[in-house]
Amino acid sequence: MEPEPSTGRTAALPGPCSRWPAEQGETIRQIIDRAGNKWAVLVVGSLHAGPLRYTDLLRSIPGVSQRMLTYTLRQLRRDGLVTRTAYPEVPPRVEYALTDLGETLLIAITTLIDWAGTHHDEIQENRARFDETEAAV
Amino acid sequence: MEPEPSTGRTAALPGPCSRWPAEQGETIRQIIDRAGNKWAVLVVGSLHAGPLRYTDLLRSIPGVSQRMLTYTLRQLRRDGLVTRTAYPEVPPRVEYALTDLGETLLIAITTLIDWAGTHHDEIQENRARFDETEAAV
DNA sequence: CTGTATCCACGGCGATACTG
DNA sequence: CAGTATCGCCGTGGATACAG
Repeated sequence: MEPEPSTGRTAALPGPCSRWPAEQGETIRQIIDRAGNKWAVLVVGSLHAGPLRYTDLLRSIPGVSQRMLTYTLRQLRRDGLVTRTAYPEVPPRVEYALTDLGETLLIAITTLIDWAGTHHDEIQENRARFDETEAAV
Repeated sequence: MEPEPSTGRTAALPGPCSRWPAEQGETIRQIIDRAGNKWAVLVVGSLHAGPLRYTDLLRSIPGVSQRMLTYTLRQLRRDGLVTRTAYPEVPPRVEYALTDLGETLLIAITTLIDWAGTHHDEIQENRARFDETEAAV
């Protein structure tokens, strides 16, 4: 891990753009890299009901590519938010599950989702109004 | 507003990549475009204490470019999260402030920030351990 | 002071092909 | 099934210059 240790161009995906001097925003960066990542949120959300296999995740999250699913799962494992369990069978079976820490994140995220749900309509109205008076230019 | 009405390449910034069929993830998208945006979060955070002028925001958010600050403020206004008040003086003075809706978002975000703060160390340890056993390959 | 317009480098990530 | 390796498009956002 850690940005670009390897041969090619994107062999191990480079960490997200973290180009600033570790000022106050660093904490924010942390959060955004977890909870502001669409795929990460969706994975954590999908795992809420219980463990899932790789392919199941792939299917339960429409639009995600293998590349990003693999990458996201790796990040989440690294942070200790999900666990990976491989069963020595054939064909191979691998299950991903939320850790306790992952559960707490899910709860925190849920707060935001609720907020979004609660104010979604209001925001839509605001936008419409804004765009209207805007277009009046 | 709305992606690319104008001449050049990025004249009015294009909306964030929203290339998927409005499935379940759409709600998530909404959230991420608000609370997952570094600058948006930082602006809302900076406005917590009270109204600020454009230049003050520019300074209180290290690393933000004029471009992004302007763009972010516009988005936030559009969503009804902040207000813009221009005073007809010379030199011109413009103040940005959180709306009530903006305050509620701030609260929701704060939950996440708290989560990050609480578990920051734990995550760091997890990462260190992961990278270590990882390097053992 | 408060923006707006333009240019363009960098890197995220989808698409695709291949391996154990 | 569960990944890994590569390629390349184009969105993102910094830098810069200019305007009201």
